[in-house]
Amino acid sequence: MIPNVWSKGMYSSSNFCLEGCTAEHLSSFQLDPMALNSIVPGVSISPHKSSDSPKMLRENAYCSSSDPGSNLMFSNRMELKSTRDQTSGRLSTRSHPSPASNSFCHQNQSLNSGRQAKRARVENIIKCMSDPPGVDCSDVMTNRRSESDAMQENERMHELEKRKLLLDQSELSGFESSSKSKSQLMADVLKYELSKAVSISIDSIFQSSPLLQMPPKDEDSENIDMSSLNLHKHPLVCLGLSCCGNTEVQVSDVQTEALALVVEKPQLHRPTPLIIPVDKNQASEISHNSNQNALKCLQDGCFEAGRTKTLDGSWNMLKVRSKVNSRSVRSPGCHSVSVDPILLENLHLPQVKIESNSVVKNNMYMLNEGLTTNHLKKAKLMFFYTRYPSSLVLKMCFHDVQFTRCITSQLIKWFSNFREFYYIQMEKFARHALMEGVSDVRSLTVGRESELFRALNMHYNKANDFQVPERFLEVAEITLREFYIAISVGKDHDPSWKKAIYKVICKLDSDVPAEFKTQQSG
DNA sequence: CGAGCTCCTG
DNA sequence: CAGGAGCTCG
Repeated sequence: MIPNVWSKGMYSSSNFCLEGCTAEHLSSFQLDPMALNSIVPGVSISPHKSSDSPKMLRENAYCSSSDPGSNLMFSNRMELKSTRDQTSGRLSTRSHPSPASNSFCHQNQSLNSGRQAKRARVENIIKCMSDPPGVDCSDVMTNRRSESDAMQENERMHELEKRKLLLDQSELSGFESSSKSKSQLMADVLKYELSKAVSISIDSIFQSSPLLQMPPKDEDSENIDMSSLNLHKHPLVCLGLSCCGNTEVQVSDVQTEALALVVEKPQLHRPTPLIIPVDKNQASEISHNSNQNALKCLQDGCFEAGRTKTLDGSWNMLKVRSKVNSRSVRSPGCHSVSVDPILLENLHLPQVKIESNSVVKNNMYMLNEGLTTNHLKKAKLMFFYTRYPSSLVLKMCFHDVQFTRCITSQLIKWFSNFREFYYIQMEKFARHALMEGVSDVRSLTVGRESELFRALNMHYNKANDFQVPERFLEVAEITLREFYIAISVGKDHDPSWKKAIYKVICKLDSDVPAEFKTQQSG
């Protein structure tokens, strides 16, 4: 039977080796158990218990040093992912199986050889991080680490920890050591930070990936494609990737994304750094992971055109805002992240707040200058009354906006787009009615339950928090019938056949309610 | 000539 | 939804 690699102890870094494994097992990664305990809160390293159930024993076998190469079974999947990403070019780090690794694998055809190779590769990675540049990392791949080696590595880690403390203290006290020794000290500490970051990032990924926590149902789980886990979408993984300084970290054959992530600009005096992706879409996605309070804050700032406000609507606005501000309204050369500052406050991401602070200020300024998603939402609701608003009406309804030629044309463009969608829907449903064999134009009606109205309402009133005026239904019905008649008599052969319809519809505009003219919409 | 509109495209 | 081309109109 193929081992169940998704069972407990395999999908969490804290489990896959820390739980049920001894410190000796940990040493095979050259990570100091003590250091791990201090790095990963809540993770405890408990000694192997002989009283464990047979099941546990079997699972523990995967991280037992007596079974070389098997204690990082998850790296099997990681390899798949890593190889895949080589073609996509998504990652800066790549898999570079060493010659030593290849020859080793070819010499042994047994199952154990594969496991040993994987174990060796993992060991190699860790060693590459802790050893000085220039050391041939492939050496360790075929040599089983001895007990004394492991102990030496532990001592080395402790020594690095001391150096780090020393560095911290020297910085705090303003002590100026020689640049050479200090840089050497920093280099060592950086490497140490790398090894810490590995455990943190892996742990973070595995803990936050629900898919990974789903127990397998059968042996086929062995063949699960790692790409389906979307690890690259992990909030940590998708952040900026680059190696620290000039220290090129050779990471071979293992899930590399998380590793590369954490080595971005290591900061000696801070916890694991997080650099927010300065991409508007990603920002939105990250915001979506935030807590409800953040959304509540947005909600409170919403334009209240109807009777109610909904969470959904608020969120929608956030997502659209980046687009609204991204074009003509925005100052040239300004690349801001359109994330609500209040939202950022509620994200509890201190580093994120720091990174985007200036950007937020900039964005706030522009929100006051240009059109916001609230304006867009308001414009859409206005469309229920007027399809062809005059400039005067626009100025009255958007009096909180400084009207420039650019703003005016953007508002006009919005309504032009609204009309476009409106007429496209009308033509579509009119043709559909003809296809269905509708012969009497009077049977064409537009009610609130009709498909046509649902489509329109979804477009202009997505949150469905606005009571669409009855008049709009009437106008929609008239428009539908106009299209139906025109098409049925073959007017649609004329390239400008819609103009006559437009001429009719533009006369059916209503007055925009006073609330639209008095309400602040930004 | 500029404003406003439609149509097409991304 | 925005940009751009092309058109109409005052």
